[in-house]
Amino acid sequence: MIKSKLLKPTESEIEILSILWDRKNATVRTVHEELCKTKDAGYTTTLKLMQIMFEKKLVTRDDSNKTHIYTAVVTKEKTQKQFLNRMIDSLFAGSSADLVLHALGQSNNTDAELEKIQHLIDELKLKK
Amino acid sequence: MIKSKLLKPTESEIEILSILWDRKNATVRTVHEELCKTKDAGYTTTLKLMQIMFEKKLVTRDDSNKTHIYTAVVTKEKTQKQFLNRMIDSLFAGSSADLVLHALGQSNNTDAELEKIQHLIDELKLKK
DNA sequence: TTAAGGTTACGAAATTATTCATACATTGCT
DNA sequence: AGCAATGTATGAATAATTTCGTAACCTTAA
Repeated sequence: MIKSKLLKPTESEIEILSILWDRKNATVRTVHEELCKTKDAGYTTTLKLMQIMFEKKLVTRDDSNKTHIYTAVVTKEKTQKQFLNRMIDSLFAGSSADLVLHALGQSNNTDAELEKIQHLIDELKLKK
Repeated sequence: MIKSKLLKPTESEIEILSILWDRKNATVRTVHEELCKTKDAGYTTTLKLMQIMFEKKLVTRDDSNKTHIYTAVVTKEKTQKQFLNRMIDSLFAGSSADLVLHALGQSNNTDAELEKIQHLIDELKLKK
């Protein structure tokens, strides 16, 4: 198996990926318009970013038509995992439990969410 | 209350902060020797980084002696919180519960840790 | 045919982060 | 005094990220 270099998307790239994950695929204009709701940037800035992401193989694109259609290559799950691990290593001394405690402590979750977490914990305990 | 610009430490800066958090305070040399266990860099590189962190007010230093002694200004807790929130926003659509589920799912925690998490969940439930 | 509008490609500037060479100051030792 | 060791300060090179101006290309409507 070929070890592909693990490339970490930048902040801006994550913003774009999030949009692609939501929509399955999208044109530069669509992404750009979505982005502009929260930050302002020129159209060619978004275009350039997406072109770079294409070079890095973070996304693919269908260029059979003039207007290219982009799709994320990296999955949301894999990216979440990657960043979670990075964060656990660098800020929580390798203890994911510690991260969980912090995340739970400062946030307001619904009962349903808490239940769900509790179920998962029960499952994990059984596995021991 | 004056709103201080929220500055995000970079990766390298976090490595240094971690060392300072552990030891309360340290000289550049101490930090550098600790850093070198995991990466290699020149002494002046570490020095420069810590000087920049001083300018950014991420750390203070006692320069009453020739060898300056550095101390972290930002707390570990605040920084953890800051990065957790950033991550929840950008990658977990604002749902901290979702992040917790992912973090729990992929890691191996001890029973003791799982217990601790469960206790916290119980407390949170009571508050409702 | 020409003009307008939307698109990609390309190059370069601006910004931020990282790395390090060098110079200079202080201290301690011989 | 002179030298080595250990510090800090500073400026500059490099790299990575973000931003955007400009040109070229199509398509469509007048």
